[in-house]
Amino acid sequence: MTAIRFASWNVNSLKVRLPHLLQWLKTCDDRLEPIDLIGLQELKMTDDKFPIEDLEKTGFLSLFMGQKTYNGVAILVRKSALTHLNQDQDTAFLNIQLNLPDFIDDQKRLLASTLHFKETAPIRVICAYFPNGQAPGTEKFLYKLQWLSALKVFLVSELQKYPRLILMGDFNIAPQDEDVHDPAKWVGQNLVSPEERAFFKDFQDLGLIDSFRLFDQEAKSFSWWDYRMMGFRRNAGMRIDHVMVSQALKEACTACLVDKAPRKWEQPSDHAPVILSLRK
DNA sequence: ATGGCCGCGCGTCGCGGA
Repeated sequence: MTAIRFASWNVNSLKVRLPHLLQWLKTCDDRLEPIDLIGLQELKMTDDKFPIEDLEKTGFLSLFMGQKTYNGVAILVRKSALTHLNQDQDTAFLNIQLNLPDFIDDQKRLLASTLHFKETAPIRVICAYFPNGQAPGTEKFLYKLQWLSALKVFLVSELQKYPRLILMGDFNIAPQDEDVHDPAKWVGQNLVSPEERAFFKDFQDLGLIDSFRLFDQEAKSFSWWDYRMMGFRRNAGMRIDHVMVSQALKEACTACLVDKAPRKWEQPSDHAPVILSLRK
């Protein structure tokens, strides 16, 4: 095994989407491009409902933090991808961080942990479900900006401690106009506002790289399509799910893509998974 | 056509999502 594959997927209810998740992981296995770690967002379930055993049977250990109805995040890691010393629940997920430090929040949106994969130095993974924000000027938008601000502070200290770092998740930010199906219509709106994009730029200035843009991509590549208005069929989408890597991991990146296949399945999530491949 | 779709909850509509 010479590569590690990381994925990020907003499943929009893990209860509804568990069959898709398992099916998708199997599809990747069959393709001989197995996923080694997947960050999930919008579990929309309490921890007692989390399908630990189904995932264990599939070969994954889980770190999760859920809540009723909204939010909820998880990191799943393929047991066999970890060093032998780190293949138990207690040793797989090291230095766990639940939510942002110094930011009081009832909403379960962020998990961080250090993983010891075979034949490579430890990697810090942050999986986050960024606030949606609703619309500029609203209270929810203000919360989004405050959350982003706290995330920025957190990232500075994380990068100091863990130079090999991956930040993945549903950012709810489309960083550039090319990440929006109809940029003219969206000017100044939620997901593309200058304030939100400034934070994305700040993360880049900290040394984080939008791995998707390290590679040639088709024009109009998106990761989310509205259920309404036949969004997917018209490819009226946005690229708001991202996998960012620190400078130390940049050279190891070999591919980043959005897998649109599960978005075509029966009763899909409105998001598609993003996959980053890393050379060891 | 400024709205169409989903998932959730103690629900039969309202809210949140993006």
